[in-house]
Amino acid sequence: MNAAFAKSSDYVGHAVAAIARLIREQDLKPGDRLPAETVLSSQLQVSRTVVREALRSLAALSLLELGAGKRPTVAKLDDEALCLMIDHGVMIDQIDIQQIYDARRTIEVRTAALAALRRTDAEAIQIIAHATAMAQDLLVPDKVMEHDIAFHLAVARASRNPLFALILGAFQNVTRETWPIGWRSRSSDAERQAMNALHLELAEAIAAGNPQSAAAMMERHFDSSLKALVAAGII
Amino acid sequence: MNAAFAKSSDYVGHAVAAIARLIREQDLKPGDRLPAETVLSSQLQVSRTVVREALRSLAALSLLELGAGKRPTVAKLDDEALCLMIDHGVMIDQIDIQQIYDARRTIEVRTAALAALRRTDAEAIQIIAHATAMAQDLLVPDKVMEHDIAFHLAVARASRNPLFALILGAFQNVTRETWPIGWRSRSSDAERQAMNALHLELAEAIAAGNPQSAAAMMERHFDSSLKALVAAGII
DNA sequence: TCCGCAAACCTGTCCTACAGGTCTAGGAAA
DNA sequence: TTTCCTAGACCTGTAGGACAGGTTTGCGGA
Repeated sequence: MNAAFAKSSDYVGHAVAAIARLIREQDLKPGDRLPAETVLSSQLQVSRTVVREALRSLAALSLLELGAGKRPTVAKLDDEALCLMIDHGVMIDQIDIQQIYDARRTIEVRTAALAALRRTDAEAIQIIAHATAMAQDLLVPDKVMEHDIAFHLAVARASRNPLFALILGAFQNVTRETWPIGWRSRSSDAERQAMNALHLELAEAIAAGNPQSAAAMMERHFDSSLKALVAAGII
Repeated sequence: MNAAFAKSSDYVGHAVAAIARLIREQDLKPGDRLPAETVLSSQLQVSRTVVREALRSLAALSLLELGAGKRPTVAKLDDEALCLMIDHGVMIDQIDIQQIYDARRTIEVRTAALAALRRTDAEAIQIIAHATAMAQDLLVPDKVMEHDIAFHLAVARASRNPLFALILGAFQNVTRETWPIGWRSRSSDAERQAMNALHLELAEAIAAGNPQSAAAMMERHFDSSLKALVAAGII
């Protein structure tokens, strides 16, 4: 299927491809169990070692879930694997903070609009709750940060497009590292309260089902964050 | 670092975390070599089996590159791993085509604008070349498709944000499967020529360095594609 | 100083073994 | 008859040894 997994005499690569094909052809869904390692081993005509390494590869991408005593199980995607990838990309200077910021902005303006259109009432309440909590814990940066991150993820989930939630979730680690910089760059309490107020207005636009307003608010949020970072000389 | 890799007595998970930490703490860059498996094995106090499975996990995410006789080397991210993940998400109905379409639209409107601002002359020429080639091979759908995909990826690369190229690249496989549907849904040659004309106009807007126009063109492109698919009853 | 080669090094694969977790068939109890 | 429970079968996680063949390195010669 893919070049990197297809070098001739790359047994593990072939096994990965074969197992991925197996999932596809048998139309397996999350929770469904694959054949045992020894069975795969004899079916694919490779050692159990090779099968195990192939299974690990797929588990790393969270296509599979492995567990002692349990047969390999088809899994749902989650953002952990992607998170590791993004972190690595930043580490090796393949991606910089500004690029992540731009990607977030691009996507989050959309998730805000979609969330306004599609959020359930429960989601609206949750989003407002995070925005409110940010204002309440104004003196405890760690709490503000966690609510901020949770706020944005809640919006992403409310957009009803799991791709957005997946991608934005993958930025979490990076955000956790850069967030305090943004916080410190807002030197006065007034600025910090203004940021929180913006979150709350955004939450209310989403709750009110107003996509234009939600998108505009999200744009303003990113504009002001970016301005704060630039002012602090970070970007 | 991550929950899924931290279950106590999950040796492989610990090894993955330790190796990822190693890369981070030593600030290794693509091409740099890690210690040999046996060295890692004794440093981490686990068997070579465990080390190998950990290395495979990281290689699956393309954080590492493995090769017979070669020590593990730090790698650049590429879209293959992400591609497998997206394909799987579609397979298990976690993601549907429309959601991918919306993600693409959201991101590609941005890449079009950025490409107009940042493209090099060589990139502008290449983008125009793909658009031209689409029109030339109008009777050979496969060729049109490949140029279409290459066109969009070239725009993504010209945006100078590797995240966008990474994400859009991951949609390639899905696009290859759905593209022919869109093609067939444009029943007349006139419609198909109109689509190609739109690509060419977009390419020219990017070459002319006009971001507003490029973004608007990209929006029109997605609107008309979506309309064609809806008309065909696909979405 | 440069080149080439042999030895040292390293990975890919296979095998065996066993501890301990999980599942299931079938018997016991209600 | 149905439900519950358990013993045994099944399965994975980890360890360690072996060897083929690819890669790197440092030595010796030109």
